[in-house]
Amino acid sequence: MPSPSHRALPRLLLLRCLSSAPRRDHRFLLRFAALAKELSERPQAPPPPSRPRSPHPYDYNRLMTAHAESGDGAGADRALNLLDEMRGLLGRRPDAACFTTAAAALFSSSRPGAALAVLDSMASDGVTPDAAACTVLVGVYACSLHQFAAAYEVVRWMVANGVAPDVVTYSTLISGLCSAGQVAEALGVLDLMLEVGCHPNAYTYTPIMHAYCTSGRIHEAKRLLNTMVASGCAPSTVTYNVLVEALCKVGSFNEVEALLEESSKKEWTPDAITYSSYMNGLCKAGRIDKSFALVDRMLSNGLHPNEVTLNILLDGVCRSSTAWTAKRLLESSAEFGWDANVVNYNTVMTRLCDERKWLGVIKLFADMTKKGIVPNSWTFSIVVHSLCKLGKLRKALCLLGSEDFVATVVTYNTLIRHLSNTGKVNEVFFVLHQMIEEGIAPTDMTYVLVIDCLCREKNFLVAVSCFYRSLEDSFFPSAFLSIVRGLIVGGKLGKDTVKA
DNA sequence: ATAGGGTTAG
Repeated sequence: MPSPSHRALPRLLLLRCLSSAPRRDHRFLLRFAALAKELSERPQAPPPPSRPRSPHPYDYNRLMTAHAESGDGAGADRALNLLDEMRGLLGRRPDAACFTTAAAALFSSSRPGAALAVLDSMASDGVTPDAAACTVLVGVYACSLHQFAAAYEVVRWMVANGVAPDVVTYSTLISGLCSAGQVAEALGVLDLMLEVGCHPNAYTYTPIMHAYCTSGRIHEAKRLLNTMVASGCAPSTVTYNVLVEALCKVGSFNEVEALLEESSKKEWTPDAITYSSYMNGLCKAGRIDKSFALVDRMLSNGLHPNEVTLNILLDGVCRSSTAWTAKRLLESSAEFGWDANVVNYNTVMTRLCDERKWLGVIKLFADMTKKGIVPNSWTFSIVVHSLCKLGKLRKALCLLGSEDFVATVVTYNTLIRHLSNTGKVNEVFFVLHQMIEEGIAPTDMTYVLVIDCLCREKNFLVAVSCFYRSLEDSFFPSAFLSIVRGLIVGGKLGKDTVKA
């Protein structure tokens, strides 16, 4: 017997481990053998061993889609994290669909820069974009950034590289053009589609109808609806909703009723948004009773009123009655199975502000946080405003410094306005600096508030430097007007001073 | 991969 060489050592170790292990159950081995036999005799059916050990890009994509559908920006972040995870896996590179899903999630949560970065990384990973990926790119350029030259460039690239633009690509382009008010140009794209034999659908026509409606051209919208029906393209519920909203805005409630009554004949089904738009129109026209009556009609049609519906009613109650009545409706909404959300609270708090019931705002704010409803930046702006009005500036600043506070430019403008009104010039300038440090871009209103305040306090030098600072962001005519007016009123733009 | 409804500062 050969002496154990060092190559045999591991085997010896293994044997020693086995001998020290508890004795194996013999019956277990028999059962195992039987199972193995059964498996080997089975018809060579399922070929799933082709499934890779680490998740396939398809699985990742499904997971990313699920995250993206959860709506908020956090979903887009989770999709992005998954994409990065995949890119770190050897041999399991994300495919075009994965990049597209992540980019689309970022696009729809208003993060065009991040979406572009994802599509860039797709290119640098050597993944060839397909029509879907290119369409997201078109969407980013056309819908988010309104950079139409770049959007057209993408379409040209598609044509040149054999990735044919389809109805989704063209509809996306049309949607972007319409949202920028370029309806004529959008109609040009529609013509182009027809020329190249790409059939438009409801997604193509609806944005154009929407653009017509928002610019008060309802007649054109109706004519386009007729055109699409005549060309064999079925309008969707969304298409009709666009029309319903426009008719409500001009008070043509009879026409809305007619549309609803004909809906079954015309093969479309009104949904919660149809009724919400109708109810909103009625509330804004002061017909709150009729609006409430529509809740019953919704329910009898199997439609459940949602937070938006509730908000429309709350706003209606505020306008036709008092914020206090709305507050009672809000508080009893849970009994009707209505889950109030942050916007509902914001609506009532805003109206309490209108009625100068600052303490009521603070109480309602306390109520909502107690109920576990997470305040958003709108809530905080309203609360900061109310605290300022109550003379609790320190509390407002305290809130601003707290961790879960999401300040926006509106919050800062609110604070600056209050500091300016109470003559706290140093603080005004301090807050302006703080918001810039936080990466929140001041608006023209911010600069107007600060410049007016500084000029009133005869601090012209700092006012001018503030105007120069505004030029780093953009040229704001209103800020320019403020500084010129301030200098004139302060006697600093007379002939003598200009010479000096 | 594309279209529609609700709320802020004075």
